[in-house]
Amino acid sequence: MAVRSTSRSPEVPAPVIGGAPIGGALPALSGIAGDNGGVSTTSAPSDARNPNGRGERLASRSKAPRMSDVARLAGVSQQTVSRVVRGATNVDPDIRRRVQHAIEQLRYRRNPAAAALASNRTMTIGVVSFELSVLGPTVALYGISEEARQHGYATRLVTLASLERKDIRAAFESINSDTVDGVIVLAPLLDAISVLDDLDIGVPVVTFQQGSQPSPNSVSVDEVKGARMVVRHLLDLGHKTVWHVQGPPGWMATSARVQGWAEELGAAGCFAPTPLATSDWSAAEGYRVGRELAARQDVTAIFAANDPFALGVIKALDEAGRDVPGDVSVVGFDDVKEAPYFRPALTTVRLDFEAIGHIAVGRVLSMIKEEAEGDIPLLEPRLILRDTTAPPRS
Amino acid sequence: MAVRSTSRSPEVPAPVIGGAPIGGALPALSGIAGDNGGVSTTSAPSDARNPNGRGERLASRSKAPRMSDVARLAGVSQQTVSRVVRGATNVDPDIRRRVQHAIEQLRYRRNPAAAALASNRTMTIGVVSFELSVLGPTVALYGISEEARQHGYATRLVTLASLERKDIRAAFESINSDTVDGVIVLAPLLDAISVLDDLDIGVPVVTFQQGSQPSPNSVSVDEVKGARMVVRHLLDLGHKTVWHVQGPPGWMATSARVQGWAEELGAAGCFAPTPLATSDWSAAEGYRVGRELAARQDVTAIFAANDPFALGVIKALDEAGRDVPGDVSVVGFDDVKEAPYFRPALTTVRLDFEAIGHIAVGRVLSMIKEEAEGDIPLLEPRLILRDTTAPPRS
DNA sequence: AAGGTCTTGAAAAGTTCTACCAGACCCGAC
DNA sequence: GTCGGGTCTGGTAGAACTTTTCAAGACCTT
Repeated sequence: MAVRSTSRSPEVPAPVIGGAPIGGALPALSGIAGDNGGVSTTSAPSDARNPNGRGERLASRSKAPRMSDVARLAGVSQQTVSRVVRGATNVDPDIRRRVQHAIEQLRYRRNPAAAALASNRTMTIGVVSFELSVLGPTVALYGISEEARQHGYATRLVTLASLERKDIRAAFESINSDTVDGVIVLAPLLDAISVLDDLDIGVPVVTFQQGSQPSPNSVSVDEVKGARMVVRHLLDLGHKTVWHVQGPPGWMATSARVQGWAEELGAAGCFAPTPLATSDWSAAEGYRVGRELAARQDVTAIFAANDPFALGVIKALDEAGRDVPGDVSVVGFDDVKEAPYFRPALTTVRLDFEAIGHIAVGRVLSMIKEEAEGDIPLLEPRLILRDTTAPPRS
Repeated sequence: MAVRSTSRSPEVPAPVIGGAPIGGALPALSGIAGDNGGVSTTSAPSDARNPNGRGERLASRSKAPRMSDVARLAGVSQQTVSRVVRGATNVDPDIRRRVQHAIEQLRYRRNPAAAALASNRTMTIGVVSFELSVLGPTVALYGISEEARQHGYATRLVTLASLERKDIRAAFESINSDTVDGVIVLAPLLDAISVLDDLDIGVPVVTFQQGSQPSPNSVSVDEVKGARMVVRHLLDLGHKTVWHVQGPPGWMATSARVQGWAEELGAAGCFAPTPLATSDWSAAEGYRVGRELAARQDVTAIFAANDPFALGVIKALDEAGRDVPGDVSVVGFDDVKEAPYFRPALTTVRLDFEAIGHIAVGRVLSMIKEEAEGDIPLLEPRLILRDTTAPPRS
């Protein structure tokens, strides 16, 4: 929280409590009030406020005070109120205070639709996310929301119902128009990213990608490296090779992790067994392929493409009577919060998804301001050593 | 900001690719076009369209066509275009088609800010959520987003940074204004709900609550019942009593689950040991208190207030050499997706959070339409029996 | 022919921001 | 001491784009 330009909107610090309504202190007030046909800004709102519980809602909406009401009460022009509200600097401190007081009295709040219309800025950032059941995007979403709010931006969420091209397109369409000032895409899927290419979104777009090269408008994690670290670790322990449970097709994370795994294995001159395919990121899939792996006695090290996989794999191994890490070492990816409490505690790779959200927002904002910048550096994954890995039984 | 003034009239985007401008098919067109000073909708713009990749973005924003452009091209009034766009029924099919054609040609899209200003409706639903690390709210959020979109509504997300009253208030403030047509509060916390009471949000509000009574504007799960089911199950197995690892203070889920646990224990005339307190919903906390429980030989059945707790508890038990479910039975709550793959597979209570999202949206929408309705029925939890419970060793 | 219904259009309303202008004030210079 | 120029503050006018309201015209039915 902390920062925030103090200048921003209504919630400016504490304004002068107590004291007579500023009216008396304002020589100009009466004159100006007349100018607008005495629509009585003073009492009307406060009286009509509580007719009954029901009507309340409607009432408060239709008769909301507007800038000119505030201006009249404060004895200034509507334009000056606008300046105060927007946090412009060139307003006399005294006048500013007077206006703020009036704003409070009237319980005035800016009408964002009108502001957006006039300024052509919506002060909101759109987020397109695929599902929310996967750890990464969810945490990143939280990071985005918080960061955006700190900069005075709202967050507009669109979830992708499916991976069919037309649905993806529809999702983007729904955010396309003038509803947002910038977009962050939390859908690290090949299809989603490619749809993006032939779509003309009229505002800055930042994507979240996994395993891609650094670029000015995508924040990505060096997952290839993460995967290599996993394999390296396992090889260092003495395993002859590492089996891989790969993620479902279409996800960038899947290919990045496969790539890193294959690269490191190749660099070490090891045989690379065919990765086991899955259809989603669930523990159920991990369990399914885990049973196949458990049946093979030559499997001593497994790199699961995410933590739930690892959980399922370990369960399958356990049921087959194979000890982890005694007989087989297992490593996950993501470092879910529960990983330390798996039995054994899971060795895995940590990615800072919340940071991804922060960074993405930062970049979108600077793109909006048209500040020049370079590539966003890749985020470094960290290998977290816990108890699911050990040297192979010799 | 760059362009603007130039954006005035002549700027209708690229229409008509190949084929004659539909002018020929429109008897009225020429007359009307003249009426506007022959601003030539046809060619001029297409030239100015692709100056270079950079300008594109800005250009597309400032020179967006508006309804009157469409109207002119289609040879109808702007008002008629509005009707077509809004899907009003009373438009001649022929005219509607003509307008739609024009819309496509110009790539027209409605300006939501202007629409919101004029109609006083924003077509968006606000969601106030506390964190996103807890399973329930996250899944519910997804349900909300999908359901809302299906009804043509967007979702605006505000996350609660902390539980301090002022932060909670700030979050609501930020959504208060005229930015949304309705609000769903996914913060099943005593404080959040109470702040709500003395806040005047000008639109319908639906809350997600746990363990509360049915009401017209809150969708809640009968967690008291869920907790009772857990205890009943454990008692039926022959346990003398059930220990409870309760959630962190302030959460409705915490009190509801405690209440159900105490009620059922009381009804059965059992001694109710003091629940073990926690400070958050993490597995780490479950592990911490789990160690205390593991040290007591008289503990044979544990009801953990959520699944991560259960995971931590089981780990602590395991480390203490106590078998689950042989020595101690453990039941969780929530049924996270991974629960079946815990070892042993976790017996727990399932809540349908996604449904909660759907229901909440449905209710908000009907409140917006001011349709009368009764209480939202409580959602029923389901006890999912798996492998962490067994009769006590006798 | 009168009365209705349906379709279409013209004008006003909704609230804020931007651009531009005018006056006040301050400074040094004449 | 007063004048010119620059700076700062506040004001006026108009633009941003759609929806709503009301009225008029077309066409059909009784």
